[in-house]
Amino acid sequence: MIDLRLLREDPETVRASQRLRGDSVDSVDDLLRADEARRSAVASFEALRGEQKQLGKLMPKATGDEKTALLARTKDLAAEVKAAEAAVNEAEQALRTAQFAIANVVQDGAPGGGEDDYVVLREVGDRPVFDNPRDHLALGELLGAIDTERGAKVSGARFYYMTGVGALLQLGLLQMGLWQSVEAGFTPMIPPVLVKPESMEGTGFLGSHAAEVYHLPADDLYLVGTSEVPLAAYHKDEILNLAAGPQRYAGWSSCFRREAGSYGKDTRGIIRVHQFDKVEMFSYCDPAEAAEEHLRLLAWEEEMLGKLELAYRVIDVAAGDLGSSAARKFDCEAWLPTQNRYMEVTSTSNCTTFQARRLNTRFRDADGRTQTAATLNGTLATTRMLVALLEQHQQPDGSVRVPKALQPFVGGRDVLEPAKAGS
RNA sequence: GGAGGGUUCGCCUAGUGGCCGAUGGCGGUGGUCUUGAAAACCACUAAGGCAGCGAUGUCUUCAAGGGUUCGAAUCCCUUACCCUCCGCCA
Repeated sequence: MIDLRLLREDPETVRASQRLRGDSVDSVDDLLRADEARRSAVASFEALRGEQKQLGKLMPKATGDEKTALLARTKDLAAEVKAAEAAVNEAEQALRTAQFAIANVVQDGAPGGGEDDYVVLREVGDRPVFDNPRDHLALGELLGAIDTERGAKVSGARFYYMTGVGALLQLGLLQMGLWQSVEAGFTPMIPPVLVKPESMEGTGFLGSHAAEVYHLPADDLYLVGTSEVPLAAYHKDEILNLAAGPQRYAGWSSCFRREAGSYGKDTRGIIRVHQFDKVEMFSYCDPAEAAEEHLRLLAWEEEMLGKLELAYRVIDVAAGDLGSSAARKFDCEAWLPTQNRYMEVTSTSNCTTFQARRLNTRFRDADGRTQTAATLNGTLATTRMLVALLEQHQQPDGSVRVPKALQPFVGGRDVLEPAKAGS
């Protein structure tokens, strides 16, 4: 939800942002009009309501003719107040609709354009070269780590079992991420993965993402696609104390995505699935500090990828591909040898005050005033990283090397060997 | 699933139609006192919208929505959530 004060004071910035995203510029003017309309509706309601209260005070003392006259006037007034109130509600509704039509103002420096207009900030690590690389699924099956066939049998396409060392590997990876965050001062969290409509809505996932979200109609609950949802809603309607700096959470959860509209894309293996696990960083901070905090989240993501000894690159996502809440987004993409391409493994967004405004999450600034907080999120560890891990660390015999930092989290194993017999 | 009880300003609590934006306590902040602290005492102590350079003014908010009334925290209806008991299942 966009800041109306900014809009009034500097509509041109908002227009420029809309242009950069390839979104409608007219909707900025629609919002300006709706804002004006609401304010005038409120003013007339308040004038009437004020009069009503004044006259109401006289009532108990009034007697006789005086009282009769007063009653006549207040009776009319009651109807007028009611009509004015209805007008305010209507204007507020219209304002909200217009407000939701505008995405967050893009941060200075973010590239314009759409999905393919990202800017590569850096490439890190040496991309491994193989003669005949096995893809992650072939490796996973060889190791007895991934079973997509039975996943499909039991639950359908895009479901899978992590088996044996696969299960250990996934848990180890997530734990490694979680511990890194704990050492950095994050509060680890295991949030609910079923949330109420208002929580889903508040975090902005029922907008353009609505088709992506699983809904349980019997209970009117939603399955979260990321723990960003319960972590963002955690402090809904609260005033935080951020005097000591950003408040950071690391949420471990399963994530559920319908993957509607992605038919035929990444159908092999576990790259694009309906359910996976993730440790997500989430930070509440002073908006003045948000851009810096964003770089810190990115640095933590890169620290993880470094410890996993993965070759990756960092991209600055273009405005048109940001999603409505983000003002800036950096993705880390790991190299996928068998596909000769990079694949997104982490994504960190600076939502500035956009998300927190809708959720009414504020903090008290140095002057003691309440201000909307900024929220940021970023991926620390996720099932999908295993895809890159298996492929990049594979050896000719089908075994997979375990990076040193991960070894303590998988029972000290340094190499995962192919299973003796298939089953 | 059945039967009751509840939801008030950070927490607890008073409040059964106008004097209630709302009592009191706790907590918090500032001050007096003290070598320092504690105690005691005093003061302040919700959020938001709008107007104004500002002091300030004004309106909204007593779970949410609707109704009764000139006037609602207070009366009526609906919904949500919480609690207790019973049943059922782990």
